[in-house]
Parts: sequence; structure tokens; C-alpha cells
Amino acid sequence: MLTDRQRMILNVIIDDYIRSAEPIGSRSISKRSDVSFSPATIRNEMADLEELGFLEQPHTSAGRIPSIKGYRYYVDHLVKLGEVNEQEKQLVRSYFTEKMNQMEQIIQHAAMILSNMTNYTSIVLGPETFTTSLKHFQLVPLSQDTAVAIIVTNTGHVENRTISLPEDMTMEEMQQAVNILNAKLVGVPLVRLKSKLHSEVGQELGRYADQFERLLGILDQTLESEGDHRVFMSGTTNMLTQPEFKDVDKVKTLLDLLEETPTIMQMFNALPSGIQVRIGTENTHEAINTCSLITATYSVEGKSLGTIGILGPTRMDYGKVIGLLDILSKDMAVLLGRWYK
Amino acid sequence: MLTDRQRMILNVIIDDYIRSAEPIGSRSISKRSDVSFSPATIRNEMADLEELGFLEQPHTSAGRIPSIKGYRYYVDHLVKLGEVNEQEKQLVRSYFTEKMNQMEQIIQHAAMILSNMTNYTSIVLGPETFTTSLKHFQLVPLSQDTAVAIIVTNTGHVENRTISLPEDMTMEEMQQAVNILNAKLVGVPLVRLKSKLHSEVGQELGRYADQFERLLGILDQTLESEGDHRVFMSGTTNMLTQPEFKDVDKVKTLLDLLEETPTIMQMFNALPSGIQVRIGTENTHEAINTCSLITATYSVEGKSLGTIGILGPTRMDYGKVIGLLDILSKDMAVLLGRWYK
DNA sequence: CGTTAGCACTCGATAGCGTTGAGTGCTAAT
DNA sequence: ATTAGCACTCAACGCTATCGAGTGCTAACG
Repeated sequence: MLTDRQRMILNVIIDDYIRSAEPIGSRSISKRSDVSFSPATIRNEMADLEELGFLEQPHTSAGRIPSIKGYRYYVDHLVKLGEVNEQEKQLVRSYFTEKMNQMEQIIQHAAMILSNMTNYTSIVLGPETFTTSLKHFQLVPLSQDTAVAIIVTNTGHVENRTISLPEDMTMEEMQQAVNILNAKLVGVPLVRLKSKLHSEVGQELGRYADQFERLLGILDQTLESEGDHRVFMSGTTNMLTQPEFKDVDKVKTLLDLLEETPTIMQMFNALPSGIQVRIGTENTHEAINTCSLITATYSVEGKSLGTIGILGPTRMDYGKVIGLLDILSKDMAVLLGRWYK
Repeated sequence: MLTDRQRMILNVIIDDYIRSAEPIGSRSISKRSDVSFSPATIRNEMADLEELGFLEQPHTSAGRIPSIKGYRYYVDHLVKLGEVNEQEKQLVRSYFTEKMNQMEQIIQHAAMILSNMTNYTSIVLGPETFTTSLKHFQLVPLSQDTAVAIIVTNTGHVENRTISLPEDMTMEEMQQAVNILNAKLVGVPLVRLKSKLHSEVGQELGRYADQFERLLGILDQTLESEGDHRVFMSGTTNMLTQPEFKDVDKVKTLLDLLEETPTIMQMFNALPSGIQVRIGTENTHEAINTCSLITATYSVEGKSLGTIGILGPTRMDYGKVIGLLDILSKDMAVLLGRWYK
């Protein structure tokens, strides 16, 4: 569909534009040592590329900038994966080598590494609920009528809720109910917890109907709110250094979006595995129509655990980011692998 | 030091400026129904007020704006406490009435209420560590050689760390050490935990020297990292709607500051009890030299528990914010009172 | 003597205008 | 097919004039 020369020119324009953030003219391309055509020739090709929809002109008599379609072609066919050099690889790994024995820590760290190395905003989703199961369920009394309910998953994740007992129930009764739950529910995946609760444990706890309802409520609440704890972000303000965000209004809509955890989750959920690139308007959310989102899933033994992603302007260093996401997702998989043995 | 009329004029200027964000001229003051002097008279008074340092002129032939000193005088002598009307009081309370049985929830909610009702940025610090004590310390085994250590405080706060056992230690040995710790340390305030550990429990655990060191490390880590969990913020992007932040660079320095939890903690710590107002350069941090920070401590039985605060531009609705902080800090004290019975 | 009307003055903001220069598209020559 | 040449376009920039909100000062007034 495109000639070799057109591809080459498109490639050069995008590379240059990514660096300079300014429209690229024919002369500056022609001057490059790896280009041996005159500006006029380049101009002709650029005109063709524009007609084909790969380039745009902000206004007549300005250079060209890539269109969404142009970026798309670039990502699909042209981009050279940023050669994360051995030194950088080591750097990434060295971030992890310290005693990182908590999953939350690893994930948060991953987000930090990403944003630091790219200067974009990073978003990391922790492991999906369906791969985690209940390990332990416990009640710690605080006072006469209050207690903390603690849920531990097999991944080492801990959730907790403070509850106050109904007046007509003693701590002992409550504790008994918990014991029964523990006996029945340990090992059950969190997603099946609810149905399991109703079907199997229901009758057994019949006589503790009240407590049962209450505990169920706590479990539900916990499972719902877990979403908050699964999204980690870093470098949100990095966006502000990009020239495309010199307008405060844009910044606000973007930052507001990033604070909406549910929306973020929704964006990240149900992404196909592997590395995905969403360019500009390919994103469903209007607030990031001038951004690109690159995501990679990390998985253990074929099971997708979670997602790491980078949000930046459409004019983004795709090669570098994709390369980085690739090795980082693999490193994370290895690192997290031990939790799932 | 100031005549009644000067006070009145200063008051009017600040009130108007807070609303309009634009320099106030003599004519617009004179036109107000509650002012019966000609512009010329007002001008004379304004010139005097400027000489005294209460007003500033952005440039000749512009109106006057309040100086830091002006705001200070306003806050100390002139401001009418925003009459949080009964309806709003109810609104605040209604936010809380739902089943809020977790302390974190209450605090986070308080931050949200503040930012929603003021359109500024709110910062809330949870209860100080020294008022909380250890309630329970537990180990939940995950696999052969990993476990989750869980610490519960008397406030219902839960902290946890995943740990991996040294190879030469069994889970049973570890568990035993935990039992001893539990017996000795429950009820001890968190701040004294460390010294208590060394002095009293040290010998007892002598034979478990290795484990002891390890557990100590975990406790330390937990106590240190607790800071992160104690700072709650809401409405960080509200700043962006203020005209004084139309400049992206300012926004960035501000947002960067807000992300530094330790700095925030430092700013809030050791504040005198009651309501405090820090105007502009009265703040030590340069990044908020064009902001004002209003804080209120909330306390139970004379003991200060934590701090709630509002960060806004110096041109801030002091009356409203102070009034709101006042009733909210009291409401929180009541609500949190039950944890400290 | 405090207050006020009048007036010259200041200065940021805004609009209009010519200049500049990077970049284009087209044509004709190679 | 490529390229040199040239007329054309248009944002950006700087300059100037104008406008008007607001001031400071002086003199008049009750």
C-alpha cells in the first residue's frame, strides 16, 4: 500500500515529531544524513501521505504532523522497539532485588519505575480477583461491642473492616460464626465466595441468621471496595511537563479522570493479553482523546494476573515505552510467580 | 491603630476581592449601598492603608488588592465566621450518619465533605500514633515459608506485611515468638513499642534471637510506613479552577508538593490546637506562598487526635472555611470519640 | 478640617498593521 | 522521476495607537 520511500518518510516524520513536538517541514527531513532527496521530492510524498490520511497539516504553510492513522501505521509496522539496553534492564531489576516481600510493594514499585523511566503517567492494576482465594478470616475484638474483621487472601493481601455487633449478640456467638465460615470457605476463590456462602454455608448458619447476614454484608463490602486498592498510579504530574498540556483546562479534565478509580478499572479490564496500544480517539474516553494508552498484561503460567500501562500524549515515544513495558511485565510475572506456587 | 472607617474599607475590599479576584477600585466601593463616601475620600483612605501595608497595588492605575498583612488583619479582626446555616450543618452530619464503622472511612469522608463544600483542596490527618496502642499481633501462614504478619491497633486500624521465613526456622517457632510478643505487648502505645520491645521482651526472646530481629524489623517497617495511610486528601484538582492557577508551572509545583506525604505530615505536625490560619508567605514552603492553609485539630477529652485542613489561594473565603472547619472538627471529635472509650 | 468635585496622568489591555520566515504547491527544466 | 525556482500562505512577532479604569493631587465647599 505504501512505497518504501513513503514508509521511510513517515517514519522519519513521526520520529522527529515525537522528539520536537513541532510540525516537521520538508527541508528539515531532506537535510538528514540518511535522506538523499530534495525537499521538493519530499514535499510531493508528504502531499500523497496526507491525502492517504497518514499526515495532517495544522494549517497551510506549516509542516506536517502525524494523524491518528499515521501513528497507528507507525506502531503496527514501523516502530523499532526501544532497545532497552542491558544497563537499563539491570536498573529495572535492581529496583526489584531488595527485599520486596509484599505484593503491594512490588506493584507500587513497578508503577514508580515506569513513570520514572518514561516521564509519562503509569497505571498498574494488581492481580485479578478471580485468581485469589480466601486464606483466612478472623475477628479481633476491640471493645465490648466492636471488632475488626480481617480477610487474608492467598496472595498475602489483607482487607479489613471494623464492625459493631448488634446488641443482642455476644462476641462469642459472632466468633463461632466466623469459625464456621473459616472451616467452610478457606481456599475458595473470592469471586465464588458469594455464591458459595449462600449455597453451602447457608443452612449450617441458619440458627445464626442475624450474624450471618451481617458477616455476609462485610464480605460483600470488602470485595467491592477492593478495587480501590488494586489501582496504583505514579507520575500523574509528569503530564504537565508535556507541551500539549499547557492548557489548564485540559489538565483538569485529565487529572479528574485519573482520580476516578472505577473508570480506570473499566478502561483496563477485559484488555486482550499482550501489549496493546490505544492511540488518541481509539480510546473510548473523551478526556484522553489526545493521549495514547499502552498496556501490557502480566501473567503466570498463561493466567493473566493484571495489567501495567503508560498514559502519555499521542506524540509519545512508542518504541521506548513498548520495550520497557515488555521487559517489565515479564519481570513482574517472574517476581509474582512465587505467590502462586 | 486603624480608624473605624479604615477597617470598614479594608473589610469591603477584601470581601470584594475574594469574590472577584480582581483589583478593587475606589469607585466600585463608593457605589455600594452601605458606603456613603465619595470615591475621592475612599482613595485617600486607600492610600493610607497602602502606606500602612494592608493593601497593595499591582501597578499604578489599578485598584488595590489585600497584602498578606491585610489578610492577616482581616482574619484576626474583621472576618465574620461563615454562618454555616442549620441546613448545611445537617448536610454535613447526614454525610456521616450512614453506617460509618471504620475510622479510615470517617476520615476520608471528612476530607471529601470539606473539598466538596469549599471547592478547595482538603487535607486530613488521621489520629496521631501516640494515642493508639497495639491490640493484636498475628501471623497467618500462606505457604511453607511465607506468612502475613498482621497488626491491629485499638483504633481498629490494621497494618500488614508479608514475610518469608528464614530457612532454618519453622512456622511453629515463629508462631511461638508471636505469642510471646502478643502476651507482652498488647496495650502498649505504638510509640513506646520499640523501646518496650528491647527492654522487656528482649531477654525472654533471647533464644529466638533470629526471629526476634526479624519481627522487630517488621514492626519497625510497619510503624514507619503508617504515615502514608494517615494522610487523606480530596479535591486536589479544585485548585485548577482558581484563576491564580492558570499557569501550568505553578500547578505542577503545587501538585508535586501535595504528593510528598512526608512534607505534608511535617507541615501539619506540631500545629497548635484550635484553628490556625497560615497566609501566603507565612507558610514555610515556597510552593504554597500564594496559598493559605487553614487547619483545625480535632480532639477527644482534651487530647489532640489529628488535624483537618483546607488549602486554597490566599484569596480564599476565610469566613466560610473557618466556620466549616469548626463544626466539622467538632463533629469528627464526637464521631471518633467512641473509639477511645 | 474633613469631604468632595475636577482634572491631568499612568499604564495594562486590546486592536490594528506591517514584517518576517518557515513552509507549501506548482511549474518548468533536467 | 527528480529537482530548482518561485509565488503564495499564514502564524508569530513587534510596533503603535487607542481606550478606559483607576489614581493622586489640588482647589473649592460646608
